[in-house]
Amino acid sequence: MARKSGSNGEKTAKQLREAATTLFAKNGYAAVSMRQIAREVGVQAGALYLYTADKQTLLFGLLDQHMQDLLQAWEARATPHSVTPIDKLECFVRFHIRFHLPRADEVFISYMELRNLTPENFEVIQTARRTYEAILHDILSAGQADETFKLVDTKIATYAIIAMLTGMNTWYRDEGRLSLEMVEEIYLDLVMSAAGAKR
Amino acid sequence: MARKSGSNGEKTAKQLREAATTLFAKNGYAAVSMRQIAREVGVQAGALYLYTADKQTLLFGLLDQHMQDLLQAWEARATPHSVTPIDKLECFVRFHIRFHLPRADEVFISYMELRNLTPENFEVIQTARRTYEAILHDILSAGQADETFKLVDTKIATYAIIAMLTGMNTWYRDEGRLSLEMVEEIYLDLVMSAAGAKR
DNA sequence: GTCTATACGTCGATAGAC
DNA sequence: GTCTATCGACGTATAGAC
Repeated sequence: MARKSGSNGEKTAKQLREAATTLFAKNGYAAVSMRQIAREVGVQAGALYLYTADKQTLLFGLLDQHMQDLLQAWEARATPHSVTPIDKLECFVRFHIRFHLPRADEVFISYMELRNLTPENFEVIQTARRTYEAILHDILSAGQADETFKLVDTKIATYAIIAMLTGMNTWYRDEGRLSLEMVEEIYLDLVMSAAGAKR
Repeated sequence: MARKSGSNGEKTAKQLREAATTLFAKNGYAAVSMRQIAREVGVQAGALYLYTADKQTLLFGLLDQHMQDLLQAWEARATPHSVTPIDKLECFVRFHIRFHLPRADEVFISYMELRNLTPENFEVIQTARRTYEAILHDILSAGQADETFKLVDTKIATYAIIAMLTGMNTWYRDEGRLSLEMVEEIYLDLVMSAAGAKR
C-alpha cells in the first residue's frame, strides 16, 4: 500500500543513486550533467527533480548515506570490549578492508567530491568522518597506554593507517594478482608492524 | 633579447599557472572556468589563449611539470649506491615529505584531476608516477633481498607507504601542532616499523 | 510519474580592433 | 599582448500537458 498505481518511483530512485554514483566516480561531480544522469537512468532530465531537490542534494545524499552505512556497519560488528588492543586493531583493519574494497565508487566520491559540498553539507560529512577516525584512534590510544603498541604520535598514526588502507582502492582490481583475503593479510601485517605491535 | 618591447608575457604566463593551480585545487578542474582564471590573472578570458592552446593543455602542463619536478628533484639528491637499504629508505621518506608538504595544491590536483586528462595525457602522467613508485619499490626489494626488511609483499608495501606519506597533505597545516621536522620523524618511524626494519 | 518545451545563464573558444 | 564582442553549445532548473 501507499504505492501509487502504475508508478515505478522506487525503482527509478534507486537507479538514480546508482547512476549518479557511477558517473560521479568516473567523471567527477562538476563534469557530470543532470542530462547525462537522466540518460543513464532512462528518463528525461526534468523527471530527476521528482527524486532530488537539486544536484547538490543528490551528491550530499550519496556521501551521507555512505558514511552512515560505514558507521552502522561498524556498530553491527564491533568486538566486545573485553578484547585486547591487538585484537581490536586486527578487527578494525579487516573491517575497513572488507567494507571499503567492494565499494570503490562510493569511497572514491566520498574523498574526491568533498570540496563540491556546500559548507553546511561538508560539516555533516566531516563529523561522520571524525567519528570513524575516533574509532581507530581510541584503539591506538588504548594499546599505547598498556604498551602493546609503540607509537610516537597516535593522532598521526590514525591518519597514516587510514590513508594507507584506503589507498588500496586505487590499485586493487578483482581480476588482479591478489585475492581479497591475501590483501587483508598483507595490510594487517603492515599495520601491526607500523603500530609496533608484538604478535 | 627575444623579448618583445613593452610586453609582460612571461609574468602573465607565470600568473596563469599559479592561478590555475590554486583554483583547480580549490574548486576542481571541471568547476573552474577560463573566465575565473582570467579574472584572477587580471586579463580577459581571450588573452589566456596566447599562453595555452586550450583548458586541457593547461591542466596537463601543470601535472606534467609537477611530475618532472619531482623526478628531477630526486635525481638531484639521490643517495650514492653504496648506502644500505635502511639509509636509502630514510632518504626517500625525508625527500618525499620535504618535496610534497610545501606543494599542497600541486599534489592535490595531481591526484584529483587525473580523470580529467585525455587518455593520451593520462598515460604520460601515469608513466612518470610509475617511475617514482619504482624508486621506492627498488629500495624495498633490495632491503628484502638482504633481509634488512621483512615484508610480505613489496609491491603492496610500495603503494601503502606512498599512500601513507601522501595522505599527510590532507591534514597538515603550517600553523598546526607539529613542525615539518617533527612530522618527518613521526612518519619515518611509521615507515621503518611497517617495513620491519631494525634500527 | 514522466514527458516536452523553455527560461536564462554560462561555458570554451575565436575574430578582429587597437 | 590585450581588449571587446560574439558564436554555438550546453548547463540547471521549472512549467504545464498528459
